[in-house]
Amino acid sequence: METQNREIKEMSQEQGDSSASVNFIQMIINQDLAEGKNQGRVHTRFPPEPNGYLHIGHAKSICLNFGLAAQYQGLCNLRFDDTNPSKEEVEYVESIQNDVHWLGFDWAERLYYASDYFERLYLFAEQLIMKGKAYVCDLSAQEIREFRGTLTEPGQNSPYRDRTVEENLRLFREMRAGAYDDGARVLRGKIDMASPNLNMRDPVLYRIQRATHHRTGDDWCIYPMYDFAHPLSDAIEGITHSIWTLEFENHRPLYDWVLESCDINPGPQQIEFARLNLTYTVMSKRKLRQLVEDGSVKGWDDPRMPTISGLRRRGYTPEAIRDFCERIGVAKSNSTVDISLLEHCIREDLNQRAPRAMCVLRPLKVVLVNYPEDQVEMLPGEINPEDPNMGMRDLPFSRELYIEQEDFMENPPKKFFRLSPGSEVRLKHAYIIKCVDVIKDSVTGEVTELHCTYDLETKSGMPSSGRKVKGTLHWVSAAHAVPVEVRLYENLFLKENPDEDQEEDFKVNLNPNSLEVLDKALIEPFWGRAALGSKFQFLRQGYFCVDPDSASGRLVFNRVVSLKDTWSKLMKSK
RNA sequence: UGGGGCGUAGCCAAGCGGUAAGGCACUGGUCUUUGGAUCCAGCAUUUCGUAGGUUCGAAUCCUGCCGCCCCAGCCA
Repeated sequence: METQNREIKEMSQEQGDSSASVNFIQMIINQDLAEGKNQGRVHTRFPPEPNGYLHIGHAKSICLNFGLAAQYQGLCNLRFDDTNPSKEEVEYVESIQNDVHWLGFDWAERLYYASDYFERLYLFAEQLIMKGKAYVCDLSAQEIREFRGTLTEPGQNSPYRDRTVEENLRLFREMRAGAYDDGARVLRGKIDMASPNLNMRDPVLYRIQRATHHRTGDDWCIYPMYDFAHPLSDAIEGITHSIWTLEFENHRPLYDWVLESCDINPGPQQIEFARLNLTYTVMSKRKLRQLVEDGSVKGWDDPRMPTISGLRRRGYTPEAIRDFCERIGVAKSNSTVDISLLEHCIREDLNQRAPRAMCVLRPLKVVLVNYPEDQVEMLPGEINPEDPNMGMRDLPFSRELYIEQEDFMENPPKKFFRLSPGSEVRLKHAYIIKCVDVIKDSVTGEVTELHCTYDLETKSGMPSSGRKVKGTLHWVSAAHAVPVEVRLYENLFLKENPDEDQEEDFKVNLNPNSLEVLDKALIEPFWGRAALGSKFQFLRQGYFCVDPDSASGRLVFNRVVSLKDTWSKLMKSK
């Protein structure tokens, strides 16, 4: 037996099985399959409440649920957990579907709503009453809280706990019929007021709430609670593995109680994993909503937001997000993943796929004093060196150019491989130039223009172009470049964990420089009409994406992420 | 002071009684007309929260202790 195991291990190692490490949920499923549970089926679901926009934490759950289904040739449903009409809106159900699709997952025809089950759920509740497992309670919310006891003291039974089945049934039907005011009565499970698990102290199953539901309108004035609706919705859909986040672990006994009490056996199995946290951002819907509502960001899809729509607008790709979700793993320990892993994933993806462009963010004029006045050369440059199939584009080159302000220093420190008086650099895809004169504003002393000479012999691609210089700069031709707006983003928060100090308002840690707008940037003309959403690598700078705001005519670019930059790191460490 | 979870490098995370995978980050070096990418190397020298115990052998089993997270909504 042991030898066999070892052989299996060695075999999978020899095959270089990259998915060799199996997470604890896959372990459970493997075991279930081995035992023949669920007739070998794997059926999961992603069950958001439509009360906000999805964020990267939801992406983890989506990838997990849809991913497991795919891996085991099973199914995954999309189900809206819409049991609280006062918080839910169609706007959200639409954005959620859009985001899940965009991430690359498909629920086919299995789009469900808990509200579709309201009638069946109601019937289950009546059954519970008839079995003496549920009762109508007239205690106020306040009283229920008081009767519940505390973490260390048991609760007390409600005085309404022993109503007869007949009375309970009558009352519950009257609740449904609208005979009582909101909050006047609730239906409760009759479990155990002394349970150490507070969720088991006669939990509320139904409440009266007169609110127009986004799907059922005013058909109902009683709504099931999550703890009642969720296990039954799972059961109705034939879910085998109901995967939730850790904070629902304490609800599992109740989940199982509901199923058992409704004679559903075997029922779905609830499994809990740790939700995702990311450094330098917040993930709770409440806090994200606050940022939107008080104008700290421009909307749910602000490129600084960790929402799916924000990441999409920023320029993240579904591939990168899926890759990220795979790399972070699935476990039960609360963890905070370093944002640099997410950044790594998008760099890796875009490096392979994004066309290269030269774009000068903060222009500094360069005049090539020995270049003919009216001459324009078209110089070829590869669109993506990682993928020769993407071909070439032409770059106009002329006497007057712009380079990046920070690529010139009058008194450079050691190891500054860029332009300075008397030094030489190569202009990418073009010539080696040498700085011969520095023109300054007579009043401010600010450098306004550089005079350089170019070396005709060093034209890119020519046999004599082999001369080496330390630095290579990006540039644009003054007469040909297209003005664009560039938006640079940094982390939304200055602190790694903005939630850390519960006492202080998390917003004191907002990064005042999370957005910087550059309105004088110039891009090479070849990309001057780039399409909305298209992504580029701006040479030596980072990856950029065309923002929807470009619709007005002028191109607006979002910086997705900068390139790794050992130079600035070196400078900072000094 | 009740109950439920979790503790493996700076951050994730494998490991399931046979002698610490992998990724990110970081550090060197190679290469380079992107200070990018690539490639190579280094990165827990009895160490897995901690103290004991069982065992020929423990991150893995047992016991105590410590730390962190969740639960007292008619939210999900």
